[in-house]
Amino acid sequence: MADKSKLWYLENFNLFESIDHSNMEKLNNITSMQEIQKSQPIYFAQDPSNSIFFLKKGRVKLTRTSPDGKEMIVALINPGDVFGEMSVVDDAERTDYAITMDECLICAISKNDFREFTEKNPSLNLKLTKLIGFRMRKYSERIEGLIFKDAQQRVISFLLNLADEQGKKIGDEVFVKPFLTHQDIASLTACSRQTVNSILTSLREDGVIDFDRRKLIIKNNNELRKLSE
Amino acid sequence: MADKSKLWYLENFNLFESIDHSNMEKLNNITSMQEIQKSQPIYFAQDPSNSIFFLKKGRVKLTRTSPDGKEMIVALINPGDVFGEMSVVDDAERTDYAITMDECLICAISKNDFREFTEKNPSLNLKLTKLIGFRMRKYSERIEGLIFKDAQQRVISFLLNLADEQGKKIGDEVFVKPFLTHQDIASLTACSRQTVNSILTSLREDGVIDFDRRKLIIKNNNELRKLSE
DNA sequence: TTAACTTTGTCATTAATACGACAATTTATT
DNA sequence: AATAAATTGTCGTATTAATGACAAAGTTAA
Repeated sequence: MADKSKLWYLENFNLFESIDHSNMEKLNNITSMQEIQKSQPIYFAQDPSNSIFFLKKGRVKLTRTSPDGKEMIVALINPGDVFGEMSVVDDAERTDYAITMDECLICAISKNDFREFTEKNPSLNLKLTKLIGFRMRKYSERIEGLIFKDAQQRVISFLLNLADEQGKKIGDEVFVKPFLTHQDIASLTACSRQTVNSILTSLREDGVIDFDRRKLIIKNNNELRKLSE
Repeated sequence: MADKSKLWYLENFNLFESIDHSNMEKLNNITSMQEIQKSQPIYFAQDPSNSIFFLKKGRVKLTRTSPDGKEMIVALINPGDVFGEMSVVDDAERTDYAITMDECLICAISKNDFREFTEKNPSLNLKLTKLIGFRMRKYSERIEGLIFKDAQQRVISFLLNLADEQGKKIGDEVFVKPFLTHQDIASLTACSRQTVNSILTSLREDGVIDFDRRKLIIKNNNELRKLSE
């Protein structure tokens, strides 16, 4: 039962959509599934990068810390996302720190097993390259945002992004649940917690969004999009 | 003669170091070499990305412009560097604008020819992936710099980087020639031209660097490195 | 159900850096 | 050689957002 669900899960990563059933079973054999509690580390910076991960349930954040202790969130990982994939490309150690935000179900494949599997399933190479290309685009958007946008625009872009990836459309509002702490949003958008608070509050006053600790509602998508440009 | 130097040139890209001679000649046949004058565009944003380029001589900058006209420099390309390689990974249009900074000698390969060539020389795949991985690391360093470092630290990191890639060590000083305009450094480090000026000037007053329009001299590498952290 | 901790909301102060202006210098063009 | 254009150097002023402080609200654990 646990095994069956792991296989089901792997099949639902589009990274593997071109792999046939018998190969999927082989893949299933070289992966391990793990349940991890909330706020537990998955790996640390400087760890050797020898696995690639698939997140089934819960959320994970990848963070990086400055020499003087400031934290930036590199990425939020949601169910269905791959992470730690640079390990396959690159033998360098991890540069980020991965920690669960909720109780998570995570599937891990060792770098070497994955490489072997890839050799026998060369279609994966292209997929992996596309995945990396996708990450590149995300990074370059982030750089652009940091350079061209002010704090409000960055926070709004983040909200729109979050709504896009996580939101459920109900009527013409978009609901996102769970939401994040203001501190997390700050670490994602490179501004202070207080700045995030005042931006969110003023957007709420203007009626474009609504939120509390657990949810975000985007009430006027168009207006929000306009404010982010 | 022109042809012979093109082949020589291609052989000196480490991207191709594992390709044997007969294949190099095939590669040579599918590339075209072009001389381009100073300050001429190579491609524009939104162009279809259907070539990958190798720079033999001169410098190229890749830039991106914000909706309100601010320019950021995405990368400086130096002789021996590949650029436009995302075209092979990704069919999306170009997101940046490539322009020569000097008179340049540029070698171009069409995306399709390159892909065909790669199929027959699968060792290239890994090289390409490593190249993309390298770009990723550059990008993530940049993001980190933008978030964790102040203007002075970013400018200094840039200088150290430039010295590392372009500098010639003479005694215990490092010479970089040609240098860049303050505006270009500003577009690379996400600050204003005036800020760059005042940072450079104060570093010169402190005796850690010296510079004029055409050259940069790093006089105290250790001190500079210390200031960038 | 109380106590400890985390998160949110708000404010006043401070710091970093952008911006506009303009002269001086250097480089490019005619 | 003369003129135009680009680059550098230096101001003062304006703006954005960080920081520190603290109370209020909410959450978790004893």
